Amino acid sequence: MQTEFFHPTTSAGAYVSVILPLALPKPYTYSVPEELVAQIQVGIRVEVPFGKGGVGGQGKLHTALVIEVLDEHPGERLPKPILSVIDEQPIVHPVQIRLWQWLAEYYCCTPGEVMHAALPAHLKLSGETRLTLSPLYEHDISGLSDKEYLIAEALSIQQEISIEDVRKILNQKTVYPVIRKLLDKKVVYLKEDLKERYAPKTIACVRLQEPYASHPERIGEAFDQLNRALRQAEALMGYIQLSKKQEFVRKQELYTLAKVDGTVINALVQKGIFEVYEREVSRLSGYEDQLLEADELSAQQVDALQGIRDGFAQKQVTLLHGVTGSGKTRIYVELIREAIERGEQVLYLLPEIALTTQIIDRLQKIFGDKISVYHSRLNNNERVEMWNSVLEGKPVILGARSALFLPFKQLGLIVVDEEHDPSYKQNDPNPRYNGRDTAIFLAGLHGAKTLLGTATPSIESYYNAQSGKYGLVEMKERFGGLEMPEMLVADAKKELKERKLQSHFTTALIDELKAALERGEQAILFQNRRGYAPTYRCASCGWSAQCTNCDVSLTYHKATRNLKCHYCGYQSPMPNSCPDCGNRKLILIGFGTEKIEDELSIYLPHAKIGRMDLDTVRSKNAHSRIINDFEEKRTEILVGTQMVTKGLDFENVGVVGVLSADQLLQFPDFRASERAFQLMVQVSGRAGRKHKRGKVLIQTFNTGHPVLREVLDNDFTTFFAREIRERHEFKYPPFSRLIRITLKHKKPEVVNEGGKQFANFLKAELGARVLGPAVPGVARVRSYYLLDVLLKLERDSTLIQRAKHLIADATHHIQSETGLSGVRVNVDVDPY
DNA sequence: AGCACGCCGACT
DNA sequence: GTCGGCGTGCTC
Repeated sequence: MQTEFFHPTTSAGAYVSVILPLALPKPYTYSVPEELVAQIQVGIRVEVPFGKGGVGGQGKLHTALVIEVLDEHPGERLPKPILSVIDEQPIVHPVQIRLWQWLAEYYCCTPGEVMHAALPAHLKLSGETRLTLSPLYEHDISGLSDKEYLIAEALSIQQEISIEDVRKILNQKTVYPVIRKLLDKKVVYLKEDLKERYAPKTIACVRLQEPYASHPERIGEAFDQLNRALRQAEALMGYIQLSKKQEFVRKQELYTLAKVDGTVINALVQKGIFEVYEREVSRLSGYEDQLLEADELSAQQVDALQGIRDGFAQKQVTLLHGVTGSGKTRIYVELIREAIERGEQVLYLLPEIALTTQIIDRLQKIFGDKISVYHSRLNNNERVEMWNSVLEGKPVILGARSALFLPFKQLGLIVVDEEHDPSYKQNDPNPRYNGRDTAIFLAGLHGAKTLLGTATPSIESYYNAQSGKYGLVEMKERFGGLEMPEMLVADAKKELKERKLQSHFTTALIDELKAALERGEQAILFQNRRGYAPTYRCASCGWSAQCTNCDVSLTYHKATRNLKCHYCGYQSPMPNSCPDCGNRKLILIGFGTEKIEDELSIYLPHAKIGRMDLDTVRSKNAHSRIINDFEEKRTEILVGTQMVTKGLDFENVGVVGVLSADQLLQFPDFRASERAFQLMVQVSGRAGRKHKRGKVLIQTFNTGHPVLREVLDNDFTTFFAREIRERHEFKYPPFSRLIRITLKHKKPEVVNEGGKQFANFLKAELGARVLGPAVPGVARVRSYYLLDVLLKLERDSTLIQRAKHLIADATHHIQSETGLSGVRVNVDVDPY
C-alpha cells in the first residue's frame, strides 16, 4: 500500500476524469488548478501532460475531453494538474459521451479509440501538431498580443513549427489558449496531414465573349451569324432568357432549357459568341440557387408516409422497403421537413460512395443551406466548421457513418438510407461499429425515430420488422407507373457447350448491348472484381504471382502493366517468363472490370466504354467525371464494380448486365446469398428509368440457383423465407450473435500458439460456442499471419456480456504468456 | 498510440 | 568495446 505524502486539496470540482484520444483502457484523473476550476464543465477540452517526453520530460501535450467533474481523486496517486482549459463552451454534449461509452462497450474497444474516430483531427491537437502561417496574414501586428506576435514572427522565419516548439518559444507550459486565439484570428493554420486540400467545387458556366459581353446591344450580330444554325440560335436565346433573371448561367441549365447538348455550346464557343468557365461554389456557405419545390406525392407515397407516421407512433424504428424507383427519397424529404418544423435536427445517413452529387444536389435544391454534407473528402478545417455548425443547431446533416459523431443536440429523426449496405460496417480501425445499428442506438438516446430505407432489406432488419420490433412499410411499385425491368438470364454453360461464348460474354448479352446502342440507349455492366485478371499463371508449372506481404495472388492491371495486391497495395512488374521454370507462356485466369472494358471493345468496336471502379475513381474528382461523362452520354457503356449499384440514377439506361452471378453466389460466407441478392437487385434497379422499360441480363453457369430465380422474379418474400430458414437451421444471425476475434503476428508459430491458448481459454467456459481457431481465407495480410476465433452466441445479453469479459481476460491471459505478448488481438462484434 | 527501458547481434 | 534491433510495460 502506497502512502500519500500530501493530503489532496478537497475543494469541490478540483479533479476531472478525462478521455485521451488514444487506445487506453480507461479514463485518467487530473487535478484542476484553482484559477481554472470555474471554467471546467463536462464536454470541454483541456490540455494535459501525458506520458514521457515533452519539455523537461513532464509529459507530452495532449488534448483530453472532460467526461466527469470530481470532488476527490481516486487516491492511489497524486494526479498531475491540467495545463489549460481549451473551450469556453462544451464541444461534446452528454449524449455524445454516452454514445461513446456505449460504442466502446458494445464493440469492445477503448473510449479513447472512439474519441479518436469521433473528433475531427483539428479538435484534438497534440504537441506534434504543426502550425503554418496563414497566407492571409500580412504582418499586421495590430490586434496581436506580445505572445501571439512572437509566434507569428517565428512562423514567418520558419514556415512551420509544432505546438511543442511554441511551448519552447514562449517558455511556458500552457500554449493552447494562445494558439486558439491565433486560429480564431486566422493568423495561423493547422497544417494538413499530407492529405491534399479538398478541391473547391466548381460548376461549368457559360457567358458571352466580347464584344457581346460589354455591348449587349450588338447581340443581333451574333444572331445573324446563326441564321442557318437553328439549335445554336436557340441556345443563345436560352442564354439571354436565363441571364436576365440570374447572375450566372450554368451549362447544365442551358442544356435543359434550350434542349441542346455540349456540341451546340462548343460550336458557339468556336464562333466567338460563348465562353465556358468554371465557377467556384462554396460548400458550406449558403446555397445560391433558387429552392425548388419537391414533386407531388404519388398515392403510394402518401400511403407509405402515413404508414411511417403510424409506425413511429408505436415503434422507435420503421423499415421502409420500397423497390428501386419507388421514390423513397421523396418520402424522406417530407419527414425531414416535418422534423425541421418541430425544431428538431435530422441526420440522413448514406454509405460513403452513395454520397454522389446526384443526391446532394437534389436535397440542396429543396433544403438550401439548412442542409450540410459531411463526408470523408472534407479537409480538417471544413470538418471543424461542420462540427461547429451542428453545435449551433444546423437542422439537416447528410453524411456517411462518421456523421453519427457530430454534436447533435436535438435529434428528431435519423434516416438510414440503403440500410442493407455492408459498408455501414467499419471493418478496420477500432471502433468497428455498424453505422445502422449505432444510428438506432443514438436515436434512442435522443428519443428520436429511425427510418431504415432500402429496396433490399437486410435479413436482420426485415426479421425485426416481421417480428414486430420495427414498423414495416412497403412500396411495391415504381414511381410514375414505371414498369420493373424485364429480367433475363443468359446461360453461359449452354453457350460454352455450343461454342458460342465469346470470351466472357454470352451472345445474348452482346446482342442486347448492340440493340440498346442502336436505339441510342446506354448500358451498365456489373462485374464484382476490379483489375484485369485476378491471377496470372504459368501454363506449364502452375506458378502464379503471389504478394510478398499477403497470402493472395496478385491481380494483373493492364493499364499500368503491373501486378498488384488488393490487400496491401504491393506492386511488382509483370514478369516476361515464369520465374520458376522459365516458360514464356503465362496465362491470365479470371476477369475483372479492366478486362471486361478491354475485351468489350473487340466485340463492340464502336461503343464508347467507360469504367468505374476503385482504380478509376481514386484520383481527385474522377468519380464525378465518370458519372458526368455517362450522364452527358459521352460514354455509352459503363463497366463497374459495386460502385455502379449505389446512389446513381441515369435516365437512359436500356440494359444492365451482370457478368457473373456465380462469382457472387459462390462466396464462402453465410451472407453470400443475401449479398448476391442485394447486389443483383440493386444493379437491376439502374435499368430503365423514365418512359422505358429496361432490361436486365444476368450471365451464369448455373441457371438453377434458387437465389437467381428469386432475383429474376424480383421475389424478396420467397428469398427472405428461404434465407431465414437457413439462418435458423445453422444458428446464424439474427438467431445468434457473432463475435470474431482475429489474432495477428509476424511469426506463424506464435500466432498458432496464441490462437490455441486463446480459444481454449474461451472454450473452458463457452464450450461449443467457440469456433476455431481457423486460418481465414486470406491467411496473411501485410506480413502478419492471421488466425480467427469465432463466437456464435445465443441472443442473451448476460451471456454476451460474459463473453466480452472473457475475451478481455483471454487477451490478457495470452499476452502475459512469455513469447505471446506480441500477438495482436482484434475484436469484431457483429462482423459483416 | 508513443516512449523508455532493457537485453542480444554486427560494426568502429 | 558500442550502436541499434524490437519485445515489454506504463502513462493520471
